[in-house]
Amino acid sequence: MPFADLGLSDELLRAVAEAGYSEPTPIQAAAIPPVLMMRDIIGIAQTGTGKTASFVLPMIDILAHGRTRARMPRSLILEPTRELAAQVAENFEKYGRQHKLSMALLIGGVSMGDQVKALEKGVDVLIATPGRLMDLFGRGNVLLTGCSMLVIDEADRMLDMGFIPDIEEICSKLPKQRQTLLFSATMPPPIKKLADKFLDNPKQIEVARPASTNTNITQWLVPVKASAVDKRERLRQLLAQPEVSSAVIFCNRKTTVRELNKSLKRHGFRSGEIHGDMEQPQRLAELDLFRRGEVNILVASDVAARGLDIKGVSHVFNFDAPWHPDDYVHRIGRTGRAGATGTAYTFVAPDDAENVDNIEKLTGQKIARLEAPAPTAVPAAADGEESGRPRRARRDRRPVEERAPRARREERAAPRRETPRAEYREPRRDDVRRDEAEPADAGGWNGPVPDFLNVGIAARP
DNA sequence: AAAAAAT
Repeated sequence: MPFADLGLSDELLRAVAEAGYSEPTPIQAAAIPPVLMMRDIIGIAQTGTGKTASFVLPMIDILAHGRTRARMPRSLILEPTRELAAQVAENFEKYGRQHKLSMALLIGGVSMGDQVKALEKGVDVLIATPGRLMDLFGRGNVLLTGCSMLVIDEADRMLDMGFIPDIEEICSKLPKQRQTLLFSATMPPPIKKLADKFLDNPKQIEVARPASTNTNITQWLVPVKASAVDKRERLRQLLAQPEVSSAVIFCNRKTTVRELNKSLKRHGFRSGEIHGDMEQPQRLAELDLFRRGEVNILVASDVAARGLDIKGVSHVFNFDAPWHPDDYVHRIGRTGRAGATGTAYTFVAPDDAENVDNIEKLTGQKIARLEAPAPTAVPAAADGEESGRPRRARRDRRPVEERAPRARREERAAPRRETPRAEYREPRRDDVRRDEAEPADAGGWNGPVPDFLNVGIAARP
């Protein structure tokens, strides 16, 4: 079905075409017509399915038709994180350019002055995180009585973050006569309850089973020792693969994010970082550097796990296995977006076995293990920690068939250490070499783990 | 256990 059949205005269709899209994604095709008919919607969709456009486009259409004087905001979009809110605002600008609609981005971490000014001038659309919106509301800077359209995006994340009471309070300040759209990747009972309470006869749209992972993402488990030195070494090896054009590396702790980014930079990688302890302008700046390809590696906490849409992320690394299996699905969803292929490596230290079990249970699939590289792939241990330790015999017992990444690593190991920068100098966002980069047995389950996980357990602090 | 979000 082409975009033209969804009932959007000609101006919007032009904007969509200019943005380079010709066919709607499944969620867009399913959601846009009923939204235009003013129905309430529950959208169950993973990120990366084109969800944002599925509400931004019809919202612009509705606002453009029912245009009154923009004294009071007429619609409100709630997002769990500041970056997501900013991203939706960008979408709104991209598609709404011809429509002279005004919007205000109400997020924390930046000065209130500009936001208040925009509100005083009058805007059509509010895009907000709950905290700042409540703050502005409490100060009397924003009136919600004209908001006849509400979008609650990433509802399950809002739940995780404890935003549900805020959402309820905000809902109570909106007019009862309104259209409400709720999007969520999963439907836990509290979200179902929220929907029952605030939505009217919603049409439920589901485009991907919750907790299902994208099939165009090749997933690997990478057994590692618990030591940070070991993990960083292994990470550098994997990053050196030529097909790694752009990568997001997730860590469980903000301190790990900082340390890892420092270490990567020391080793000549072009990396940046993002986590919740950074000042907001810096967070957005780092994200922007990554988007533009000025850095091709972004080390991140879970602030970046959900929803962030960055083109051409070829690889996701879980430097730490995530504690919650849901987060795994979201993290690896930063790659393989919009039909592209991607690769996700998850480091598994001995203590992570249970978390990995939970991930495999949730996704319903076993993830193949990428065995340790051959000794030749690890040129004389420069980092010290490993030197002098005898090579373990298990390395020789590996299956005979070669995996593509390892073969390349062997070829490139020596030059890489001399000129690590050379491989990371140019932004290669648009490289389309991933097809040839697929490991031969990608996706296959390698059989039972040969006790690998129990070898070399480091002492825990 | 961590991270996120208003200051």
